[in-house]
Amino acid sequence: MPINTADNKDKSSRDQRHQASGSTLIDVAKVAGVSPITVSRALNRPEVVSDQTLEKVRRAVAEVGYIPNMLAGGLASKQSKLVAVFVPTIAHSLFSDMVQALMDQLGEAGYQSILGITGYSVEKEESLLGAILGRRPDAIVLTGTEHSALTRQRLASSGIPVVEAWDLCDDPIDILVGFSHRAVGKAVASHLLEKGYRRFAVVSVSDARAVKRNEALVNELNAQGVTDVRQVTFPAPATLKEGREGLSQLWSQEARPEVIVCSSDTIAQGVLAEAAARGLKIPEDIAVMGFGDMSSAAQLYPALSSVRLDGARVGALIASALLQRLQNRDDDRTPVRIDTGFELIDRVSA
Amino acid sequence: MPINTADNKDKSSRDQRHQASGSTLIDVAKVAGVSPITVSRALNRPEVVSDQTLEKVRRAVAEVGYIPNMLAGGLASKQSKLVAVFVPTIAHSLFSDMVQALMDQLGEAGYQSILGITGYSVEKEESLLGAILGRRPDAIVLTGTEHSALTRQRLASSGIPVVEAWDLCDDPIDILVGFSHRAVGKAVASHLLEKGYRRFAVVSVSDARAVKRNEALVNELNAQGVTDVRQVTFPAPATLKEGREGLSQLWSQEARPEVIVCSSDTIAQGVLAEAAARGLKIPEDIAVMGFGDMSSAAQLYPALSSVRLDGARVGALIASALLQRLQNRDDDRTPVRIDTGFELIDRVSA
DNA sequence: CTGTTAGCGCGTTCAT
DNA sequence: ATGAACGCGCTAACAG
Repeated sequence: MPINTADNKDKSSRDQRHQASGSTLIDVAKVAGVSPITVSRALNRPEVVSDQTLEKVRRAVAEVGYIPNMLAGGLASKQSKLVAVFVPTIAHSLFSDMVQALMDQLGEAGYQSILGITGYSVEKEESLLGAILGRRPDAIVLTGTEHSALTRQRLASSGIPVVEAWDLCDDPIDILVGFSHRAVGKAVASHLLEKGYRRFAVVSVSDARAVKRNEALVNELNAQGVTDVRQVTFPAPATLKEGREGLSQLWSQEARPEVIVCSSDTIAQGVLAEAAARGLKIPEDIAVMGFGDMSSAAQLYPALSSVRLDGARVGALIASALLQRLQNRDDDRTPVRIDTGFELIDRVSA
Repeated sequence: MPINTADNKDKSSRDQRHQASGSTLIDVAKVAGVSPITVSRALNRPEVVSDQTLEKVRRAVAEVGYIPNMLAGGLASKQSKLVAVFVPTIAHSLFSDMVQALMDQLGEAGYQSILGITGYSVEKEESLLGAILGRRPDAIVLTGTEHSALTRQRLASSGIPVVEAWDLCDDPIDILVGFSHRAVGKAVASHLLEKGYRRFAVVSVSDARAVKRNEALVNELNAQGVTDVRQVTFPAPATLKEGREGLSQLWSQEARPEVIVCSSDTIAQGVLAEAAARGLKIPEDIAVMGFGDMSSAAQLYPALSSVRLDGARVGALIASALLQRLQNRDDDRTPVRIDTGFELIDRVSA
């Protein structure tokens, strides 16, 4: 209960709280001696405001510590400047790299991101989408091309740009940025056959994209006369444990494989750990084909083979495709389909 | 260009678009045959609405595919249901685990999170905060206790709950959830001295909290008569490269250490990788003290020592502290200070 | 280049 | 238990 409560009509009235969340556009306008809309324009489209008033507004903004209310702004303009990003997890460097790169690029363009972690579940994706759609994001980035019917319907009726990442398909919702998992499977098969391997095994998670790769791998192997590929599959998400367990299972059987194809970097690291524990040499005793980001494992196992993916690059590609769509005034529904490709390497180097 | 464009005045008019982003509370109200405010209540406080109307509203919501506009809701209620979370990176399992756990728990309580990745920079933190404050988050979670003056000022004037995580200090902004890094440094020193080590080295990033630990470590060592602790420091964020380089530098000098204290799990893994490359045995040739989440490295090196931290647990603790504050109608500014503690372990097991 | 008017979609009063 | 009026803070559309 301050005593000095009487109205202070001095023009400066520097007694006021200067609360960030307290001051509005109108406060700024009063201090600057212009109308509210002019302040709005000075902030959002400086080029259409004279330098004089621009300066006055700048000063006023600083003086009252004004922070624009994006809820109000978004409501009025129907532009939330928000992008929703859905990934299965951020515990894999592939996805965390992608998320960081994506957020970074979008951030520079004035967009913020809101993350949805789906845990490889389309149900979780659906429920998260329901919640996040309430924020009226300007765009949505999804992982994979498998989604629930409701998800697809909501996405369609939302009318905003949608990116499906990390896979390719024939009936994308909108923008597609990924690579062919079947091509990966086939390439891995050919590559390893060429190196002379004949006894194959797969340790995999049951993730949809991993399944695609495995199928293509086995198909190609079969086509080349190699049958009887042993597969050990675990429910996603995988940890090192699954990799260790996978190798253990394979090793306890009679016909031991010469090479193990792993569905993820984490699985591969588990396999490598178990191999180390058993004193197995890579690749003499057992060759390992990793997938994703094997850079750290490669420090320990120079002879590691891998399908190398660059999460940060994918994030950057998504960002640029999205921004182009977002910034194009014309509502061009130009179909976008980017094949990010993949690298097949024998000697992974950091 | 559908032919049936003529106005369909039938009460059902099931021809309409049913656009998620198109339908509003009013549309739902019309279909349900109640007033807009009743729909609002049915959605937000079902307990004050009769079961009959509740059911009518439910049906109407489903029929038009209504998704509440949280921008409008937030503007009117001054509750964004948003929590801003700032971390240096999500490429470390410590932080990604924390973020996932935190988002999860907050999500169950109806809060969504918006992530800010600061890259260990208070400047970046400041600029991100400026942008995110515009969304009027209901709470903010920060990493560490070092912030720019402007950040502090904005935080204070925003008047919302603020959590500082991963550290303790004497003048917290608001809620504090962390542990004493000096205590860690001292404990590590005592522990290793007790095990008989005398020649110490440190490989570290220049992160503020790491510096605290190093200082405390060296102080304690000095106090116990161990001087001349060699330190190799790199700018954050660290990768495996820094760890490898660290060991290389230390090994090229004459007085080689018996034990290396690492400032992060990533650094430690780099050191271990370089040790492996040089054929050094852990801990016979060189003992390693890790920090953070060494669970995967421990698969390869059972004799690894480590300060173990549980990111998911920290995330959960933050969430519950925050939710308590957020849900308490009374504006209790009860100071909260949680010491999460840490574990010092010799044999890290997955 | 600047101002005026009129909402954006919802929740908070109050009333009934 | 339900409804009517008003305003949250901002920007779109027109003016001038």
